[in-house]
Amino acid sequence: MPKNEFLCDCTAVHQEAVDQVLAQMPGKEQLQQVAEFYKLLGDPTRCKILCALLRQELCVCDLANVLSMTKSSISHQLSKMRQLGVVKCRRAGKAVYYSLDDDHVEDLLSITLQHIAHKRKGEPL
Amino acid sequence: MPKNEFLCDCTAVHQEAVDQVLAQMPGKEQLQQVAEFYKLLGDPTRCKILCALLRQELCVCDLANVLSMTKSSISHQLSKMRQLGVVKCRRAGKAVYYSLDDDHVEDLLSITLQHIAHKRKGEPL
DNA sequence: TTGACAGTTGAATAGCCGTTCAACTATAAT
DNA sequence: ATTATAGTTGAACGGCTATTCAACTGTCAA
Repeated sequence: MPKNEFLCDCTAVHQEAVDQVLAQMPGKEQLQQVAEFYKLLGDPTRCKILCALLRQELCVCDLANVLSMTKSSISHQLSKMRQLGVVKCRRAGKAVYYSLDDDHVEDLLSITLQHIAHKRKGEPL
Repeated sequence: MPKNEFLCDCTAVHQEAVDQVLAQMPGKEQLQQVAEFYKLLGDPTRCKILCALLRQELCVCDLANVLSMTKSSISHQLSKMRQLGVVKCRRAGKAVYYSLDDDHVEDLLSITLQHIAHKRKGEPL
């Protein structure tokens, strides 16, 4: 007797499969964190910022120039990325330099670019 | 003479660095697609669906049971994921079975889980 | 101390998006 | 044909969030 019958009004459920999947699913917290991390990368502005920081550290003004956006907007996004530990910053005089604080980001981006290229071939739409 | 001076009212820009970064940045389309892909994974519901489909195909009702959500909601999300080529489906009788349509997804998820674990150690907050 | 510039921050706005709801299609069984 | 279940779809609602704006802090130079 499934608990969520009120939500899923279907009787032809493969209960075995459901149980198996439920047993092997990552924990709730872990899933939340994974989604949160992807959400961070799932914004064009933040994506560009990460790409820009791949090779060298940059100050907020540099980033604003690269992205053609205001310092304020960039700063807001950098703040979020710093909160999740994706970037770090150091102050030097009046400038604040940001750089990547995550070894995995580069790997993730490269895998994703491969993925995009692969999909382009397979489904040229 | 930078074009976007009106956006970034700063004079202390490292023009060399900006030029270098701009030269090595991925194309606009590519970046858009990368962000779009991450945005797809950046939702708890879709994240759970992907995790559920890692080992075996499941019908919409199965997924609804696993996630404790309505069929409609699941179906909407599956539609988006199918549009981006992340999942595929086959019909068998009344049921429609969904499965992963992307070899990279599993790699990405595992890397991200590692990332989360790593960050947990480094910054136990 | 004063002025200029780099950067941050909080509030407000506006657009995006996940869920809900209701109506619909598709398949199978009686 | 009729009924029941699986699944889809479009519209609408509500919450989330990226950007804007304005005011602020921090640092350096004169």
